[in-house]
Amino acid sequence: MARPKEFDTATALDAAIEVFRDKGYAATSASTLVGALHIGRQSLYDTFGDKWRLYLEAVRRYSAQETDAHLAALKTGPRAIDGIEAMLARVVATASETCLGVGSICEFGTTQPELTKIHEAAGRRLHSAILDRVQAAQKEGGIASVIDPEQAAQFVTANIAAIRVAARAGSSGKDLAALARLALRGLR
Amino acid sequence: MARPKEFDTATALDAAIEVFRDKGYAATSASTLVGALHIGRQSLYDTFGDKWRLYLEAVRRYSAQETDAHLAALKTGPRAIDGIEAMLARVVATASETCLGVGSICEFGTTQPELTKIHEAAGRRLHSAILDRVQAAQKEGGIASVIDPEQAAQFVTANIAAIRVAARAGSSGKDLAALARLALRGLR
DNA sequence: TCCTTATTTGACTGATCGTTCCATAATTTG
DNA sequence: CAAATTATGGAACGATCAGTCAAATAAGGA
Repeated sequence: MARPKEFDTATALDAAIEVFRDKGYAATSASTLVGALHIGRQSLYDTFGDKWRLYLEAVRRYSAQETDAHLAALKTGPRAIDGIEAMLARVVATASETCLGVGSICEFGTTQPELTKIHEAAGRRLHSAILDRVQAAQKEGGIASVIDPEQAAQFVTANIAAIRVAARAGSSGKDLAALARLALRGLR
Repeated sequence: MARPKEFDTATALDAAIEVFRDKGYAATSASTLVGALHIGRQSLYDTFGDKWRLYLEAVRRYSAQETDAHLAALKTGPRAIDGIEAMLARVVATASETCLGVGSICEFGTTQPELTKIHEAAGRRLHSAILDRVQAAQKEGGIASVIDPEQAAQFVTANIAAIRVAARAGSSGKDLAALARLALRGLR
């Protein structure tokens, strides 16, 4: 056997997420990453391959963490609609930190198959969880039954992005909260 | 007097918009711009200063054009709510072309004062036009009077961004139309 | 026609890009 | 201790970056 890694891959990846989320991919240099991850240049390339693979890994990890947080919030509250509301409230509360998912979609769209697969995987997981809560809320009367649940779930997802773009544009927390409230109002 | 320009500045700017809107700022090279604008490199620098100023000029022009289109759609229809609906319908119809405004906000946030001023100028113009229609719609009964009109206007703006981000992520036209419909539903 | 003033063209700058190579040091297992 | 494996830092790679310089060209006004 040999010398074990001195740094934690996950910690390094978290640092990469931090860099990519507020600079994007193209504007981030390898030197910046070396500085931010606190590992040597060679260790970076040995561990993650190259800049693009590191980016993919960062987006993958971020998406998983972020989706986890969404799902946890969704389980909140006595009624299903409370869970949806809690999820949106969390988005509002954390909106000052740029979303790597939104940034990644805006920067690349669907032009990079490997990246798109990551987005879709996280998207499916979030969508089905929201869909589940929407349907439960419809049974409880928290969401109108006339609304197509699939569309409602997509609407909620889209409004998460809307809140985050608004935040990136400089909107206040109060204004973001109003966006969440009006989005929910559309489902009532 | 001396030799006149062989190219049209506005045409060149339109070409720059085209490049920036689907590559972003950082990923666009000066060489790419020279190729796309069909003018010499020196003409580019003489006319627009440098890459950043060209970008600012492109965003400025794009924002103005886009806001014009929004305002034109807003005037449509017998009722004010019809104008808002027409505006969203146009956004859905044109969503396959990436929005430079959204891209610019996601790439830079509010970190670049000169850029932020451009966004805010276009934002104010659009906001006040939407606000005007929202208030009219409230008098006509198309939008519930209990809703704060300022918040309603911001909600509509945010949902324009939502539709565009969803489109960039690969959503179908049908799904985008559903987003527009549900957004309007929140105001009824 | 000739001079003045711009525009165009293409070669060229130093800097930085992402990435690799290499030598050295460190640490664990056999 | 020796062998194996990994981390580190610096030097270097060719490519490309944004931006500049200077010569060539073209179009006014006199």
